[in-house]
Amino acid sequence: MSAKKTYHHGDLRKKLLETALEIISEHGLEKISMRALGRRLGVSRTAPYRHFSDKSALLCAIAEQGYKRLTAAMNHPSQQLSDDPLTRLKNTGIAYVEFAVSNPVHYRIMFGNEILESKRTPELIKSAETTFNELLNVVKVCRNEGVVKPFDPYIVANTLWSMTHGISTLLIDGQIQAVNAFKGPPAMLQAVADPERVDVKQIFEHMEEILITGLLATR
Amino acid sequence: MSAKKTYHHGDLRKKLLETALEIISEHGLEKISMRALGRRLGVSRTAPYRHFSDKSALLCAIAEQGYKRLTAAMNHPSQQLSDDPLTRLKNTGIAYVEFAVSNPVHYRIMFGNEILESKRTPELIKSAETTFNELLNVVKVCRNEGVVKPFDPYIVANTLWSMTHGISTLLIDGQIQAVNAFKGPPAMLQAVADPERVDVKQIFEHMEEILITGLLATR
DNA sequence: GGTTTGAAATTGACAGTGTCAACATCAAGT
DNA sequence: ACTTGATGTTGACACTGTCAATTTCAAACC
Repeated sequence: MSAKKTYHHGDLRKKLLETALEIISEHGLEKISMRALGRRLGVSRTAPYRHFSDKSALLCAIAEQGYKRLTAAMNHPSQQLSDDPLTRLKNTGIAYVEFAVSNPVHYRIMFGNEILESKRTPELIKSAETTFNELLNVVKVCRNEGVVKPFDPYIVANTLWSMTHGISTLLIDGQIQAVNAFKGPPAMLQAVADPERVDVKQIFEHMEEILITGLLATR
Repeated sequence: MSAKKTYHHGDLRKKLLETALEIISEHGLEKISMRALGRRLGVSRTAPYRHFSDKSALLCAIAEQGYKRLTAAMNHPSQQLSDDPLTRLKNTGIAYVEFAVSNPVHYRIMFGNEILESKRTPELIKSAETTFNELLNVVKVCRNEGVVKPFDPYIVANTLWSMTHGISTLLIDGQIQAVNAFKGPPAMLQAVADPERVDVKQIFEHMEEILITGLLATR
């Protein structure tokens, strides 16, 4: 089974990604290091460089993985069950925020400042585009079926994305306290006690009401 | 005038903040270091520690400064000219995004992952709360004057904040290309050529239309 | 005046980092 | 059997945050 002492590791690349996520989950995003990575895997400090040219390349790979999982979550079979396009749009949004809240490490790497703009991998860029297109398609269906005003789909998609991304980052970074924020005075800059239990659906019920039906009283 | 060679610097704290922003603007957020800071100011490597207990404390101070400036921008006299509360709300949003786009360094520190949740300064927390209250008040006025549906002001404020923050980060990080995003296929993950020239007002015209009047076609 | 005192700045040290260059190992294809 | 190319290793360099022990010096007190 485990002939662990071979010179060549065998599946180091996969292990590196796994272990990187472990370390970040345990000690935070700023504590990850190529050396610590090798150390925990019982491998030399520069071994990771055989699989990722850079620390940035490693983070890009994680981000790429994140986009792929996010895309998968957004068009998960359970989202497609309803034949009401508006419900599908809503479910897509819920899936997005739920992904962010339950995969904060991935999400932070995907949208954080750790990966410099200039160092983004082509594969990463492609994955991100695929994710956006997923949203765009749902919006287009809504428009084509006439359940949504005839705005430009790109504008609508970007608006929805901005809000969804905004609420995601604010929740993850604990700059909004989910329960309080929607029931009373917000505890800004204070951690979500248990991010897993954030009731994303409830938040969406509220936001949806505002966004979909409009904020304006006069009509 | 400049008795530069004194042992005691005099106003090192202020200079540290200025120089930190300089370095970050020039070489990026990840390149800032306490040592480089001292070096550029012609002072020893640990001198900055006399004024900031931590690297984190330095970043907190910058973030705090950012929140104060943001608050000031949001209730700038020119915003208050209109007596239509809805216009004021809109102008507040525009001021927010314009601050973010023209002060990306501050904004990234304010909302990035560099400052650990547990290391946030009390002063920082207070400044952030003040900023949020600024928005909340504008929303409350809108509600009280009946120009907005009787939603919970906290929910409305958080919704608006999410969207505004979302568009801000996406613009700053170049994950949305302002012009393209609102005129054609988005160039995701691609830098805004000239962040200064992003037409925030135009973006807001579009988003406002969706958010305020509602997305839904059927009525 | 002179003396004390405490903030501000310094040097030395330690453990940690990213990354390069030179080298070792080894499975697979000729 | 021999070459080769991918994978892993060791040594080295220039950095980093931060601590402890130390120096400097301006202002406050006698």
